[in-house]
Amino acid sequence: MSNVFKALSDPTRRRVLELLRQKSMTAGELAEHFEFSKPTMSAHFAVLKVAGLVEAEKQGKQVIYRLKMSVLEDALFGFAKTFGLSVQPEKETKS
Amino acid sequence: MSNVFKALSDPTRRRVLELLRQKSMTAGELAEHFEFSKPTMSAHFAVLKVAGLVEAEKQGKQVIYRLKMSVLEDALFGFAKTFGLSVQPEKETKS
DNA sequence: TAGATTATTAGCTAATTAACTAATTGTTGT
DNA sequence: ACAACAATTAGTTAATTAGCTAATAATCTA
Repeated sequence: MSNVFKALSDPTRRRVLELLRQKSMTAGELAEHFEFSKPTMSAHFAVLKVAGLVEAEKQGKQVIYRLKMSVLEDALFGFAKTFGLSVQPEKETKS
Repeated sequence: MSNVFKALSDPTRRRVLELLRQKSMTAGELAEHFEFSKPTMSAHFAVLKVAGLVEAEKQGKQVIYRLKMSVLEDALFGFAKTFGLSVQPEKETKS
């Protein structure tokens, strides 16, 4: 739980999660969206991985990162429940 | 937003919020629930205050802390929305 | 006014964080 | 085998964090 909130406490990492929500991406592809050095971004990815919020799959020389939505959901849910709040998938909006 | 998640990333502070959810309390009353020194607890309160999650009211020599539930709710909501999740007050359970 | 009480501030330490550059690892293509 | 590429690790730095004790501030009460 602490690891999840720690991970979410940095805006860069929150943005990474948002990007991954759109689609899974390689480390390099993700890094292109930011001005930080690649090693710095790699460290951010590691924090997200420790928190369980993303998973990494090596494909050739690249590493594909995927958002683990259920972990994010469960973490928010578990915390929110303590405060009498519920977290649920939003109702669909018409496209 | 970062300040809120930063505040929530520490288990002691999360516990403080839970306690305040039951009822508002003075700094000393809160501190009794923990083994840390009072200055350490005071620092935790300050972090929560900066995040806007609690408010402090001085009453005589004591300081009463109150949970600002709406701030917590809005922060979770704002974040969750980005990921297609909704946060709402839970349905009442029968007492 | 002096003492007791409540809480915070000051000042310290050890550990962690977020950033960088340089070096390394692992994989692909020639 | 070697060069190029993708990503991470190593090593450094400055800033922040979470804990402590001691000191201070503010308020009450005898």
